[in-house]
Amino acid sequence: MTFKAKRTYNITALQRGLRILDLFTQSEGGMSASQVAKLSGLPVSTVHRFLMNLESAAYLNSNGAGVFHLGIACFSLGQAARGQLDIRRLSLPYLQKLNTETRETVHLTVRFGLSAVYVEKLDSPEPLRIFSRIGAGVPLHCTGVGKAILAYMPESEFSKIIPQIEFKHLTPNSIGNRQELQIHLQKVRKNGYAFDLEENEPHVRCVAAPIWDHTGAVNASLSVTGPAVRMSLTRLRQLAPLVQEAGWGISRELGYQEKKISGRFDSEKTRASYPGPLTSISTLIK
Amino acid sequence: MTFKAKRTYNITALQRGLRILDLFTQSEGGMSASQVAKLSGLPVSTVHRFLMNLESAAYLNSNGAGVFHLGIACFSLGQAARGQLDIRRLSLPYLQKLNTETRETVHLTVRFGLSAVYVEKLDSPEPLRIFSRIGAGVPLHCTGVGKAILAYMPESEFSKIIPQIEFKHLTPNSIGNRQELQIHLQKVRKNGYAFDLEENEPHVRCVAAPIWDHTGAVNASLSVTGPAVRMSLTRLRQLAPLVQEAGWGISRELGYQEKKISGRFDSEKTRASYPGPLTSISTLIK
DNA sequence: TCTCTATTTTCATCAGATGAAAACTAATTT
DNA sequence: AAATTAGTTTTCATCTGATGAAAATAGAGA
Repeated sequence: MTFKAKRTYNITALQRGLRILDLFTQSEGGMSASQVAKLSGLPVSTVHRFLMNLESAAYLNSNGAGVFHLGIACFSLGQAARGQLDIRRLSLPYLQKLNTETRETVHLTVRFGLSAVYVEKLDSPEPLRIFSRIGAGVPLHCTGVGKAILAYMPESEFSKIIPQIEFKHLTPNSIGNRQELQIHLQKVRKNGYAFDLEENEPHVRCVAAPIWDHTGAVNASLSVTGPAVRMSLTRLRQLAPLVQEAGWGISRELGYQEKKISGRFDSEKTRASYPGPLTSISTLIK
Repeated sequence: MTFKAKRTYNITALQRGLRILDLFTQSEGGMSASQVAKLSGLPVSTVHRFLMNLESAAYLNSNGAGVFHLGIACFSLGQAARGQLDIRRLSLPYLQKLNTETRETVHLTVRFGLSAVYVEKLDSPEPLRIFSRIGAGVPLHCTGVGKAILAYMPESEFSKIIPQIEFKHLTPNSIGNRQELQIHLQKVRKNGYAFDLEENEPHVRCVAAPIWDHTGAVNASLSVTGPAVRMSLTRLRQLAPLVQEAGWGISRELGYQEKKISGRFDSEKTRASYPGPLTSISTLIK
């Protein structure tokens, strides 16, 4: 298979600028020009020029002495985005129903790179609750919402991502390597939903289900999450179909054509990436 | 006065990309390539290239048929920014104190272009409350928080901004033209705080005070806001010093050197703009 | 079918992004 | 006080790669 020099519309300067912004996302305490240069591999003078541009657009602001932070423009943009994410708006009734039926915390997530980002959250009415923050991102490979997304990812995409995943033992139950993950994902595809049995956080368990968009790709998921003491395997199994059905409902709202809506995947196209030669993910399942 | 070709580090492609994102901020329902082209004055092919780039970076996502929305990357970026705005963190204790002392809604805003963006908000404990949304922007010229910022803006900046302001009569009390605004701002500078007497919203009044940053510029402000029925002029005058003092306290936290912290302005430098020939704002006051 | 409108692609041109190196600044050591 | 070091800021000659007119393609009505 020769790599056809794939058509791109790359605008280097823009992409660099956005990548620099992303770097700031990670660093809590802000960064100086030289730190950004080190992280990005770009020459300082170039980085400096970018920082000045981003600052004058209010995407960054400087703390006086060479240290930069994300600025008000980012905040404002984010707020506008929150209002525009139609998946959030369309999902709300489903999430609310799920929340009252289960009396547990309900999450809606969207994939962003290697993370699933919490886009909406409805708290459990119970006094013992799960902590989570809207906007925060959790790793794809060790959470229910993440596995629900990974399980239905086209193989081309999946194989691009897998080498970047760092398998860390966050809890005794964490998935430790690629093989284990594959087994988990097979199970998810078979069932149509994903469990997280204290793999990411001790004492926290959840059931998650995928959400298909209009192209048939899975870039979002939802979950019911609770403390392990309330979430026996039996209860999780009871909850699963509710979560799954909500996922189907939301998918339908997003315009997904349910030719064969079942536990099995059938998505073939990626959403926001230029089409490459896609092998069916079925080669993965074998 | 000749316009010295001012030194810039402009990266056209980046700035265009960011401007396009800003356009999306305005449009609730998303936009197509041609719409963006019309608004931005750029050729469609160029816009198209930008949209593809922004989409593949997840800053935009397309609705299937050529309509684009702000994407998950914006949301995620905004959330990170919220955590990094140190003015928010530093202000919180002051805002809380103000909130319990006054039992009214307290707002913290940061300037962004022609708007003041709500960055933090503490609700009134009273049953009759003001509606406002964190992240929303309100015009500078017809709100207390906005006038508090405008009043202390260096003249060079002010004169750049003033022609862009649209004076609309939102309420019978709205400031209707530039002259009126100037009189208001003079009063703000004299008092050190700004009133909003139902100028933006009927039945809503507030007192606001400026916040100075480490460079001595005013790019933020805070206010106590409430329904007109609870906010007599007498009460507003009583609240003013509390708000003002909170403003001073926050300014100190931000590193402002209070050489002469008083109702009067003394800032001379702009924050995030390249230095031009700055005339003292005092020419404005006369 | 044809017409009209919007999107997508191509490609020759040259604006303008680039980064090495120099200049500058500030803090630290000798 | 001079030298050293580590950072930031500026310059500028080079040539990449952004640009946008125009062509091709797709889609929606008539």
